[in-house]
Amino acid sequence: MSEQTIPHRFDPTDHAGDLQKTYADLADGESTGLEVTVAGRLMLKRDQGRLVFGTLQDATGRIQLFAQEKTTPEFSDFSALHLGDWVGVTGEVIKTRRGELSVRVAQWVRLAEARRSFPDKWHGISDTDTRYRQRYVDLWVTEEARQTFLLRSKVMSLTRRWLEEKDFLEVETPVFHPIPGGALARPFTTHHNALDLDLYLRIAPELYLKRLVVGGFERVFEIARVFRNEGLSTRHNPEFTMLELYQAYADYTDIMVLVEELVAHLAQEILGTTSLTYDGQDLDLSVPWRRATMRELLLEHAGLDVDLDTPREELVAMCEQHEVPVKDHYGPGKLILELYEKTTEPKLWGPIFVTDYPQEVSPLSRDHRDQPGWVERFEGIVAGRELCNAFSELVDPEEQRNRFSAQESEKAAGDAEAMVVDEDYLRALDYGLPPTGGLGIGMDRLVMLLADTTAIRDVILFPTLRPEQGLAD
RNA sequence: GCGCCUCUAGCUCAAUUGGCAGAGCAUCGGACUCUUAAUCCGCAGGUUCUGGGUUCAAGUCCCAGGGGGCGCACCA
Repeated sequence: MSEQTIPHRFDPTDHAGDLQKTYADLADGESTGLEVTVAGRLMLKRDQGRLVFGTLQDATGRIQLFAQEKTTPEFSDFSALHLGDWVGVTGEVIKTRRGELSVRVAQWVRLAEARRSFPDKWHGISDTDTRYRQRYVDLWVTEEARQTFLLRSKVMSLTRRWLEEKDFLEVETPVFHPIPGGALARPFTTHHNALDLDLYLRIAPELYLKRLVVGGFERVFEIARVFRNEGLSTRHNPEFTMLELYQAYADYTDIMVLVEELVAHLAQEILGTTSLTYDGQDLDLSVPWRRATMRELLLEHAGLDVDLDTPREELVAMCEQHEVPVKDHYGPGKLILELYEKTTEPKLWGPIFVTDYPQEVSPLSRDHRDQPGWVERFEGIVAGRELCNAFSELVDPEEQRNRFSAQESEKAAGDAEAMVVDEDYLRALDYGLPPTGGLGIGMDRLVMLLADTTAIRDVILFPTLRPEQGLAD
């Protein structure tokens, strides 16, 4: 084809999806008399000699291009376009005799050349590696991928709006942390040259957000990219997105209501219902969700009647019976949590709030108001997956210091994920944190739930992969 | 990190027991004025992931390495 200059800008007047909606009822063979300009990628081409049909796809959908030799300038160049080329087209909106809404090409310009040939126009890409590495191609040829990411965008947008309507303030806190905190996880490390300072990528924004409540922002939230130096799986990516929010004067029961209402709202807005299926199983998200304590569920699903004063030998025996590995420094709380995770959690489908965790395994949660040794904490299990973690926040600086100290002991005992003392956070608590409810939701998993996909990589545009070998040559 | 599976043309896939590496789409050349994955004719396209080994002969069998997937473990 002849040399064509690619313009520096272009002005489409319409999108394919809108035109399809507007002219759905146009009769076969009719013309609208309306001239439009559309732009997008040429996905299909049907060359008839003196007549060429193309299928143009833009951000909203597809529309046919109808080019005739006698009315389309540089017709032979048009018919020589490659699949995958970007074009801008001006012409009248018509419906062909065979009933396909089309733009009759009166002017056109190539907006980009596809120098690499597009994947098979029927089969697309089936190799997941290629789909994740070359998402820019995947989004064109895999409609479900497109839909999933549009859904993700809606989830984020609706969540923001919903929280803002409830007077939550969106904030941004540091990604670089001098002390990793707010969760039990192994951090990534990095280094700032000018300060000659080792820094950690955040594993959670929690401690900074609670500082803001101390600072008087009564309701704050952050949609935070967090980083954990752990394994990859269908449910784990080293960087993922967590919604954390803190609400002054609230406790964990308020947060349960907030979670179930938010998730039900998102399902209703996006899917039009709170009754959905996930991975082939029914899931009813309508409120209220069941609440049950960890102890109740251990009894219900595993027949284990345990408490913090159960003799250690008995707890250890139960662990051995259920093939739970036991370490010497595990206290009763840790043993009970391990038993729960091994025997009970896998049986939960939900939605359900599992409430009241052992204090021993919850260094940032407030003591239960009438269950000594337990804390006011819950996890939401939805579709068999842990969706969120929340608690009445620990507000007492003395008690918080004790919890940090216990974590230091864990660290000394070899737990790489244990927390370290954050003196500035303790100083903030010294200034007074009011009663506060806090929440963390894994947004990637929430999107997976609503998109009915079982792989986290299907909801992350560019998931973490090994760098490709031999690409630069 | 461990176990199982997988890797063939740009894409989707074949190749019998170990016996000449093939097709469709895309690309390239040609025909065609209402197609819908258009159709038809023709050309070209390969380090069968890499490196070893067994064999007269390896895409196929064996060993090592690499990429990917799934499961386990850690975790959200």
